[in-house]
Amino acid sequence: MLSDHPQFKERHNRLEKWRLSGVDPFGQRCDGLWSTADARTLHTHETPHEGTQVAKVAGRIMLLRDIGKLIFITIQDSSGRLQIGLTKQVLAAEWEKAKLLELGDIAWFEGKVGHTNTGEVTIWATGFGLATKALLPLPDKFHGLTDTELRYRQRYLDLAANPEAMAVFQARSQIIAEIRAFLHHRKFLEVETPMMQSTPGGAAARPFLTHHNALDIDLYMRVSPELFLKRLLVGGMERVFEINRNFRNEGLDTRHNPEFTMLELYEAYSDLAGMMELTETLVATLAKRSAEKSKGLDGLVRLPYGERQIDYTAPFQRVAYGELFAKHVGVEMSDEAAVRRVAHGRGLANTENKDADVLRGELFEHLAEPTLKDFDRPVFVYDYPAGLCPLTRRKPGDPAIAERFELYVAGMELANAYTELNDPMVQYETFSSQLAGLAEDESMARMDQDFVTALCHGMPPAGGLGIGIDRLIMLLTNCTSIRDVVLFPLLRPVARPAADGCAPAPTA
RNA sequence: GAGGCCGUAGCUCAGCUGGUAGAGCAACAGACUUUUAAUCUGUUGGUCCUGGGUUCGAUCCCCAGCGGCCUCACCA
Repeated sequence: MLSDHPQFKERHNRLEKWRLSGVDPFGQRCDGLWSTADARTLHTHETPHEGTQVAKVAGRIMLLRDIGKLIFITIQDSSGRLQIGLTKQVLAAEWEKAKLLELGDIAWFEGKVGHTNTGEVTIWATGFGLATKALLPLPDKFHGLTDTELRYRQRYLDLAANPEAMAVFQARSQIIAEIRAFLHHRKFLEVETPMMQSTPGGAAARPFLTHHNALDIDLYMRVSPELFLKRLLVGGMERVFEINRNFRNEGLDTRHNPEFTMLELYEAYSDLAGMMELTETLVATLAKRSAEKSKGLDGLVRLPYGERQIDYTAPFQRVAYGELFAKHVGVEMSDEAAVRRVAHGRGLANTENKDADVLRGELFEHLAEPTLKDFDRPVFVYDYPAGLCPLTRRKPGDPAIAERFELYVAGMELANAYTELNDPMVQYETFSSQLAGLAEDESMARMDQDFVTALCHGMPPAGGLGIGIDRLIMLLTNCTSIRDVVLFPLLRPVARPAADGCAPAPTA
């Protein structure tokens, strides 16, 4: 069964009528089309009612007002909406077909761009045709689609019926294009590295497992491209970046989707400070462009996010990890005995056997990190406990501290950067030793011998940076759920067919 | 994993102390040559998420399940 929708049969009858009148209801190539936005520019103050210049447009029929011998149709394409006027007088022999058009159909129209008595820019159709017959109706023409589950499961309906949804994904595409342009301008090379890896490395996260039949080997979906991008530094690609998916087998919430898009980049001869400059410039530039688009608040780089406003004016705030730690945990981070005492007092599990840096991390996450959402500006947190960052260079003169920062915006981890570790002996050591108190899948202790070999050949000193693209889009488009910026977020599959889908959902 | 909220016509939503359901849009039939969510007349359309329970009687109360949203937990 194609569809059990109550209106399917009626629409299918309409399709047969198109066939009987000699029209292929699923159309063909259509040349010489204008976007509705461009067609609209053919209308000026001097344009007479009936119009002067001809345009041909195509789109989905969103509104239809049949007034007898006159029909007004509002079509929508990716540039917006435009009204079409069809009259029996002009279309004469075609009039029976015009009466067959209905909401949701995709059609083209040709005619002069004029306007109506009320001034609405209108193409007065001298010709038209069905491009594709819609056999199912669109959601409510005024309210759109509000059911969040249907919006995610049938995103095409969300895009067709909710202009705000379309705008978010158009913005997403533009922002990513701007990021690429920014990095190309800085002489970065875009690359693609394996998403299926036999040793999942570069991040402490649980991977998805898959299998290759011909080789009969298990492979992991990557949790990070890091170890491959660094191999490229060894090979002489001095500035590389990749914008692509990472896969982490974790829970889902408003900030996490199991597959998410990450910008990861490495710059030879740079370091943490270089990454901070790059991050700040990039994020502030993107925010400024978004602010200009949305409002034009001359110079002020301020964007709404949920109930609040975030000020992206550079320079961003900077605060040391240890400073936040002392303020919110109440003891100096370097005082291991005090750290253990507080951790024990806080009731953290297994405090005796855990590495002190693991305890520092847990205390920070519980007491300091939550306060980061109170900042109304982006804030760089820098100088992390070394034990938490095994792929990171130690701070000169202070081996307890790793050269790492995270950028927090509205309490979200947006970016993460390091002065990269390029000492193969230290790397070998950190791969070999698992931090006490960490489960294996939470640690980075997965030996990657080939990577160590690569480091032995010499990797230039470098800065590395990761930016969560989905979260960046959330901030720039004021979406508080990651599902609103990912076209097809992961949802639990439903066994029954989709509410008004054409075919039953697969059962396997 | 824990808690809160939600699931009613194709879509958007009402539904009183518990008495087997309504509106707008869409659809169908008709009128209409300047509408703007067109308007006007008439009509069709329901497994009230699913399964139990309480009750003379359940959309409503209770329990379990399914799905979604939010908060927390988890999370380089």
